[in-house]
Amino acid sequence: MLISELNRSLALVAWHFGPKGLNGQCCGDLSMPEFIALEKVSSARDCSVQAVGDCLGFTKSGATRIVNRLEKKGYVEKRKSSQDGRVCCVVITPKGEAILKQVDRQYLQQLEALQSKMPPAVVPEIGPVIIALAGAIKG
Amino acid sequence: MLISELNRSLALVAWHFGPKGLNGQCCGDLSMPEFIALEKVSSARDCSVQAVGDCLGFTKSGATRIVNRLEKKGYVEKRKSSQDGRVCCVVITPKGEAILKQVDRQYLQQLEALQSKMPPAVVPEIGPVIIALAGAIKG
DNA sequence: CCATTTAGTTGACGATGTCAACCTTTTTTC
DNA sequence: GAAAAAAGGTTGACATCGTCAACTAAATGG
Repeated sequence: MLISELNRSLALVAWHFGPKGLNGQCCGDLSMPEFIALEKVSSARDCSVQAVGDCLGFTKSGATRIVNRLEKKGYVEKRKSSQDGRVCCVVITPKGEAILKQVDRQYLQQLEALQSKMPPAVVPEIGPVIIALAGAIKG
Repeated sequence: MLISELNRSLALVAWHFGPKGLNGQCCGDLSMPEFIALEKVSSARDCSVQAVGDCLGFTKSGATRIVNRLEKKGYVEKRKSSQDGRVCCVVITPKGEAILKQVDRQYLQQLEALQSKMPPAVVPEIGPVIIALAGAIKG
């Protein structure tokens, strides 16, 4: 037992919900990083290309590429900022909003399916724990 | 708010602890899938190449490749099975055991650092929730 | 004993992200 | 206010990584 139970579980959960876990695709033709990027675009006002890259830990070059991919798929649009001519504001399209809603439903269904296999006592704790972890990561 | 708080958090946590989150490397020269593969090898007796692939959701081709990478780095060895000449038993080396222990320490430290930023009430729930989630995924 | 199945490997390929060099626009500095 | 520095973004070359399909070798079953 070289790896503690907690770490083994954490890795499994991260892998399951991560890039390769859900058949390499979150939903439809959206990969995991594309989903995170799209969510960022949907929730940030006047979202620059680099802001997208930052939330993924990508270089600005990688940021350009993932935004371009989302644009080609019709989920976002790039608009030159009126305040700063260097900046591209990335904006979500209606098609992008639709697929985000769809992913949300699918994820929640996934979680519900898992909950039915878990001891009932821990089920109400899932939300608070995950949200607190995410808060700590961001903070 | 197209994506629920829970899903947003879940994606962030998966990304943070996943392939790209920790600088693309779990620890040293070990990528996330390599870590999972090595952990599998360390805990399974007479672990075949395909067993490694299965725990990652890889094809047998991908399994060969990740085992070869681990072998080149000196973390595992391949031995022809004495029972079945087709099968390669993948065995962890002392060097592989050492890095696993090191990753375990680093992960636990990471978690501790996060815990200090979380509301104290949820901290004791982290372990049970993560382990229960992992159990539900496996089951 | 030959046909089928199974474990594993390999070449070609596509997807994805980095690095470095570059252009453009803004900000700083003197 | 003009030159220099900095910042946002793009692009070509490249490395990594996993899949697909074709292959070899070993086991299994009529």
